[in-house]
Amino acid sequence: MVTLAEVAQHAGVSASTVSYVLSGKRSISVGTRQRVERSIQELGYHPNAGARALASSKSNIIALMVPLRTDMYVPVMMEIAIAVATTARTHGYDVLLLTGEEGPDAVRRVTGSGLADAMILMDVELDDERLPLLRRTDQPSVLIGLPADTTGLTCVDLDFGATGALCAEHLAALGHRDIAVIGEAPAVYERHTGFAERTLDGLRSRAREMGLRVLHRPCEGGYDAMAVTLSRIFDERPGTTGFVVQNENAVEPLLALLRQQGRAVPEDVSVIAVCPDQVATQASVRLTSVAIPAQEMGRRAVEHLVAKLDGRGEDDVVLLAPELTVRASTGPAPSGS
Amino acid sequence: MVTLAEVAQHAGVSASTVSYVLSGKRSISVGTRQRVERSIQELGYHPNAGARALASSKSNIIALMVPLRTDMYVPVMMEIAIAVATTARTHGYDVLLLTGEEGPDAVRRVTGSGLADAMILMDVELDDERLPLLRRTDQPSVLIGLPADTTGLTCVDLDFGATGALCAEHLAALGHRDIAVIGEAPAVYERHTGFAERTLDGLRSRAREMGLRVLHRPCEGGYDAMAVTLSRIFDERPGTTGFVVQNENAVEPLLALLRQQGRAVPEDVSVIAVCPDQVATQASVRLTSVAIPAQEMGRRAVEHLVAKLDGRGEDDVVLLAPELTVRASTGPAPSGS
DNA sequence: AAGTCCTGTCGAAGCGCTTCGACAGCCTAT
DNA sequence: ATAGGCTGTCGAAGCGCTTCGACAGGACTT
Repeated sequence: MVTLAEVAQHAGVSASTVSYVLSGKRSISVGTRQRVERSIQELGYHPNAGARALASSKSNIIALMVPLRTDMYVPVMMEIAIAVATTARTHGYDVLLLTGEEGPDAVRRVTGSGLADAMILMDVELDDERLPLLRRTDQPSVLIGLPADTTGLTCVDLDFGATGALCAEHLAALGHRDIAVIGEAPAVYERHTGFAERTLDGLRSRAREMGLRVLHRPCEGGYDAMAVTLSRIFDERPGTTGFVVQNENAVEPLLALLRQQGRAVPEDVSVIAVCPDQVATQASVRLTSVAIPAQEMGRRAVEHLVAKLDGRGEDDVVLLAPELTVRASTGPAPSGS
Repeated sequence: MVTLAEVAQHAGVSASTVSYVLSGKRSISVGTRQRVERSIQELGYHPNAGARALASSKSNIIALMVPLRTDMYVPVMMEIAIAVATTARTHGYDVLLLTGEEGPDAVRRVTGSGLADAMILMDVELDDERLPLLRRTDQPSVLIGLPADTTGLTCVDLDFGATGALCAEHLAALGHRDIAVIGEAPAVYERHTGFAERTLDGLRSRAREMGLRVLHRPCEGGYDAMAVTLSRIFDERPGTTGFVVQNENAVEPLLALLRQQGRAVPEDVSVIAVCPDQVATQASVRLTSVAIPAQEMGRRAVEHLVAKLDGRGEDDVVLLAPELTVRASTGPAPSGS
C-alpha cells in the first residue's frame, strides 16, 4: 500500500505539498504539481479513506436508507438507489446502503460514528420515528417522501396531490363519470406512508370539482386479491368506466380480469396507472400513466444534499410536477353510460 | 462528539482499557467492564469509524457492485442487495453501494483506498474485465454469478444448468413434446452473462435425453416484442405446447397473448417461469416456476465473504440447487398433439 | 533601500483509535 | 520462601492524512 509520504519522497517534496496538490487548497507551482502527479501515477497511489476521514472529519460517504420490505414498488426503489449512487459519485461521494431494519438506531450509529457525512431516507412515514433524530443532529439529510411535518427538513418527492388531480382531470375530460381508484395495499395506508393518501386527496378534490364519483379500494397486488377487489367495485358501482391504479402489482391482474370479463380497454373501460414509465410501456396494454420519476428524485436528493454539505442550500420541500402520458389504455367514456 | 479518551476519563481507566472492553481482545475484570459500559451509555459514545479504520486497517465495510442497467431482473437485484445489507449487518459490516458505471476503476479505487474490506460483484459476465483485478488483489471477494473461468474466485449462483434440466423434465413428464424457451433479451446474450446460456444448455441436453424438441427465442420484455416472438414460434412449430420463460418482463405479455389467442393455460399450453416466487404468485395465472433464490444468494455471498475475512473459508463455487414449484400454469399436454 | 505583499513550500501537530510491550499484583508449584 | 505464570491494566507509538503557522524568496511599492 502506497502512502502519501512515499509519493512525497518519490517526487522530492514534502507530504503536505502532495496533500495540497490533491486537495487544491493552496496554490502549487505548475512544475511541482506535475512532478507530484507523475509520482502518483507511477506509484499507483490511492489516498487511504480512513486516514482521510480521520484527519478531515469528512468521510465523503452518503448514507442511503432503503425500506427493508421488498414487497412493493421495488423497481422505483432500485431506480432511485442507483440514481443516488451514480449522482453521488459525480460529486465525489460514495453511498452506504442501510436497510430500514435497524430503524432509528441506524441514524444514531451513522451520525455518531462519522461513517457518513449525510443521509438520504426513503419510504418516509407521515410521522416517522427517525425524524426527531434528524432534526436534532447537525448532519444534513434529505427525505425522499413527505412526512406530516416538514419543518426543519428537506424533502424531495413527486407531487402526488397534483398526480391525483391530473388523473381525475384526464378521465373527466374523456367523459367518464364513475371512477375507481385501486390503491396500494392496506398495509401501506396503515403505515401512513403519505403518498397514497396524498394522491387520493388530490384526486378526490379535483373529482368533486369536475363532478366525478370516486370509489377508492386499497388492494394487495396479485391476481386473486385484484379479482375480489374488482368484483366488489362493479357490484357497488356497475357504471364504473375509469380506473386509476397506484399499485404496480395490481396493474396486470386488473388488465387480465377486465379482458376476461369482456370489457375492452380502452373502449369500455379506461385505465390510468401511477407507475414508472417502464412498467407502463411493458404492460400488456400500453398504459396511459403518470410517471414516477425515480431517477429524477434520486438525483435531486443528492444534489440538495451536496448543496447542504457545501454550505449552500437550505431546508426546502421540492415537489416534482407530475406528467401524464397518454397511451393506449384511456379513451372516451362509452356513450351508453 | 464523544471520544474514547473521554469515556476513559469518565470511567477512570485508560484509553486502551476502553478499547479492549470494546473489542474483547484482552480480558477485562467484570467491575471495570461494567464501569466502562456505563460510561459509554451515559456519554452516548460511538467509536469513530475513520479512526478505527486507520488504526486497524479494517473498515468493516463490504462493497457491493450492482449493475447499472435497471432494465432487467430488477426485483432480483434489489432482493439480493437487501439480503446482502441485512446479512452484512449481522456480522458487523456495512455495505457500500457501487454501480457498475465505474467498471474496473471502482475495484481499484475501493481496494486501493481501503474504503472496503471486501467486495461482492453482481451481474458478472463470462469474461468480466474486473476479474483479473480481483485475482491480483488480496482483498477477498465473492461473485454472484459465474464467469467462464472460476479459478481463484469464489462464486455463488443458482445452478442454472440444473434449472433448465428441471424445466425440461417437468414438461416432458407431463407429456409435452414441443417446447419453446422465451429467453432473456438479446442484449443479455451479447453481454455473455452466463446464466441465460447455462439454463439453455441444461435444458437442451435434458430435452434431448427425454425426446423433447426445443425452440429457443431471446425476447425483449414487453407486449409488442413478445407478440412478434410468439407468432414466430407458432409459425415455426405450431405444435408447441410448453413454454419456459426466463425473462420476467415477458411473462405477463405471454400470458395475455395466449389468452387472446384462445389458448388456455394450462389446458392447451403449459408455462414455466424462471423467476422469484413473488413474481410467480402475483402473475395473472399462478405460475409453475423455478425460483430464483435471491435472498439466499445474497446471504450466502456475505457469509462466504465473512468467512474469508476471518481467515476461514477458501475459494469455492457454490451452486444452489433449483427448486421447481408446481402451480397452476402447467398441466398434461393436450391429448390431440 | 527598506518595507510590504504574494506565492510556494515545509514542518509539526493532531485527528481518535488499536495494539504492543511492560508491569504490578496475585496465585500456584516447588 | 522463591520462581514462574496468570490476569488486568496502563503508556506510548503509530496508522496516513489534513491543516495551521512559519518562512524563504521574488515582485512590488514608496
